[in-house]
Amino acid sequence: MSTIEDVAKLAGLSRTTVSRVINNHPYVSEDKRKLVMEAMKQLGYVPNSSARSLRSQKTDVIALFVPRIMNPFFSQLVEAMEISAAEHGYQLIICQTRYSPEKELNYMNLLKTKQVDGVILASIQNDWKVLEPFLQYGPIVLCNEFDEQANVPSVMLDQVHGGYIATKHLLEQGHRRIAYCRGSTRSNVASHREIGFRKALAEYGVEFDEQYAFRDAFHSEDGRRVFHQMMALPTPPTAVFTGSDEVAAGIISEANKHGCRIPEQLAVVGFDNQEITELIEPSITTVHQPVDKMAQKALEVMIDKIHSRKYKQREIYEFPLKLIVRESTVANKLAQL
Amino acid sequence: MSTIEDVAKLAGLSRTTVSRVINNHPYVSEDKRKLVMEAMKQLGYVPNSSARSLRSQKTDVIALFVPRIMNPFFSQLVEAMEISAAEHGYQLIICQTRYSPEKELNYMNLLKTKQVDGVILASIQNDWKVLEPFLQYGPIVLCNEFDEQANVPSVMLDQVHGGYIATKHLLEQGHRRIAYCRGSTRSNVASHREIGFRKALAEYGVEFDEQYAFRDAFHSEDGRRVFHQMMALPTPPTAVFTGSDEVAAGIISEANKHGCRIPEQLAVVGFDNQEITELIEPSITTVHQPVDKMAQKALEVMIDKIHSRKYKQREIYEFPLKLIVRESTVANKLAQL
DNA sequence: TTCAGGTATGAAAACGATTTCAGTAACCGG
DNA sequence: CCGGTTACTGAAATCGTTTTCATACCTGAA
Repeated sequence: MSTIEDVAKLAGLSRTTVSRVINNHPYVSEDKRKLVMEAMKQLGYVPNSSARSLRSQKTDVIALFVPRIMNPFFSQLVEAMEISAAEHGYQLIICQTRYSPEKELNYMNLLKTKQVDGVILASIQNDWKVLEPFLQYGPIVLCNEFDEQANVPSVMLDQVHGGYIATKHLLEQGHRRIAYCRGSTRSNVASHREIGFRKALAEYGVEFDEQYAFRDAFHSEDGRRVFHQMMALPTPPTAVFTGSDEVAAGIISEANKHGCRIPEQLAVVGFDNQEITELIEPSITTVHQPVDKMAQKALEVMIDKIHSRKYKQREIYEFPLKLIVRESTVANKLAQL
Repeated sequence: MSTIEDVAKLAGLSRTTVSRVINNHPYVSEDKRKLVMEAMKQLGYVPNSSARSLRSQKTDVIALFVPRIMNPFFSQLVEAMEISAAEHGYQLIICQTRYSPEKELNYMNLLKTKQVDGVILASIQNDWKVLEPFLQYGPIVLCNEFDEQANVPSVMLDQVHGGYIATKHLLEQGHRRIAYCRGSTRSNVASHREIGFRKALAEYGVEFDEQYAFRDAFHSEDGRRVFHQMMALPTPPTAVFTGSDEVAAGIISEANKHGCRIPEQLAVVGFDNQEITELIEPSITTVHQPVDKMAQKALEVMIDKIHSRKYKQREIYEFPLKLIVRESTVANKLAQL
């Protein structure tokens, strides 16, 4: 492995000049630049990144925290984030907290040890009070998350509106007994959606009914379970709002199996606009989230913070959500085909 | 930010002793160790990882190359790999080649610049000849990939057998006109499956028919297209083998839409055993791949190579695949419910 | 002619750890 | 009492860059 010293020797120049060439500094004559380039090529020289990081106090690496990757929403987020990072010359380290506060806290040390220039939290497992002290070591940006206490930038989607438009759609279809179905992380993404859900109900003068609320639904299997729980109720709901397409798909799949007609007997609305919404029969009405845009913005904000070094400032960037109507809520949509 | 020097001063000892404590070296008296620990805690000291890497020539970071994360197979691989990495004290940098040889080559510089200790390739876009020179900078391990030329460890699945058992299953169901459907990357995962496919056909005395071969199917949309292409043939196939559950799902979804009964009119077998196989109606017969085991093994092999420093050795670790029969190939499975 | 300022280069310090080397004290068997 | 381990500690070298500082030349304006 050749070092900058080797290059300097071969070119008959000093380390300093070689460094200047590498970093595109001004004040290097064209002929010396050529000499250096030639020497670098001849030796197959590439600067050692540890040495670089040590001296310049930056790593060009960003850590992205997600609960888990398999969740399609987070897959999409990671994919988009990695692309943006690459475009800006950054590498991405993936940290799966698996919903564990301890794991999250442990990964936070990446910031303290200066292994990364910043941390993007697409999931929060600890109280902000616990996380805040890490701000002295580098920037933290929230992505798809929000915390009342957090004095850092937050790039998010308008989840209140998302819950609202989805629910309003069901109300417009004439439904009044609408079940509510979400996961139960400490994240307030779900809580925001619930606010929108309640707001829509209120507008139509419908009361929120706790017996229709299911707050432990994450996966398709949970959807199947919830389907049976709903149907076992004295007066089952005629529609259900879910926090993810997977749960919606689980409900629909189970309904199909048991001869419950969707949407006539039960209208279902999902969330995320994942591929599954168009593969299952009937296709799923859902809320589209501009994940790519959000990821891109979060990364840009992060880079900005890395450079400006002013981390402790609250900024909110919000993107709109869009309802996508498919067959799982509108009967005649099926007939159209 | 406090350094090891600060800790040493506060403890009234030398940097060397502090370093010994950090790295659990022997020959440190119990009382000095206590002093150091106390000083570290008091200062909130954490060693700087760039400095560490520079001196000790290791980063405890591994790069994982995948074409893209959104593909559920690779999501699963990344998830499993990250978990294993964390368990072994390693970080994972994600590199999406997006099927581009240039991007792959570019990411390879992570090895050259010593930003990572090793590279795990879950996808190969360049000729091995192009990749091989990087071996002088660190270990490369193939995961789910295989290359005749490559003189490095390869952790893989028995794709020949996978193609074989899936096809044999269709043949046993009485099918003789079996379509073959795969993606067209340069990866030989697909080619191996094709070998298995042909082997099964040969055993039953059925000839491979090129008109039934579709080699450009990656996503569910492609599945839809292929469905129509198949049905437009003079004598359409009665069964189809696909290289992924998504493609299978696309075919089934489109078949459902057009009143083509699965499996009576067309039997479909997928690959990967993704969640979708149980959500769609009819559920999809598929081939289960032990992705987690493979990821874990690949990581262990990588760590072993990092330590042993003998990279240029061919080793093959192979895991078996398993057929999972569901409704998309066996009619009476439906009746059982 | 002088002086300010832009251009070009290199010597040496700095980044923050680990590793090598050398030295001292304690212990133990002969 | 001596020679040889074993236990413990620290000074200094080292990893490979970037950055600071010093120096020198050249140009053009006063």
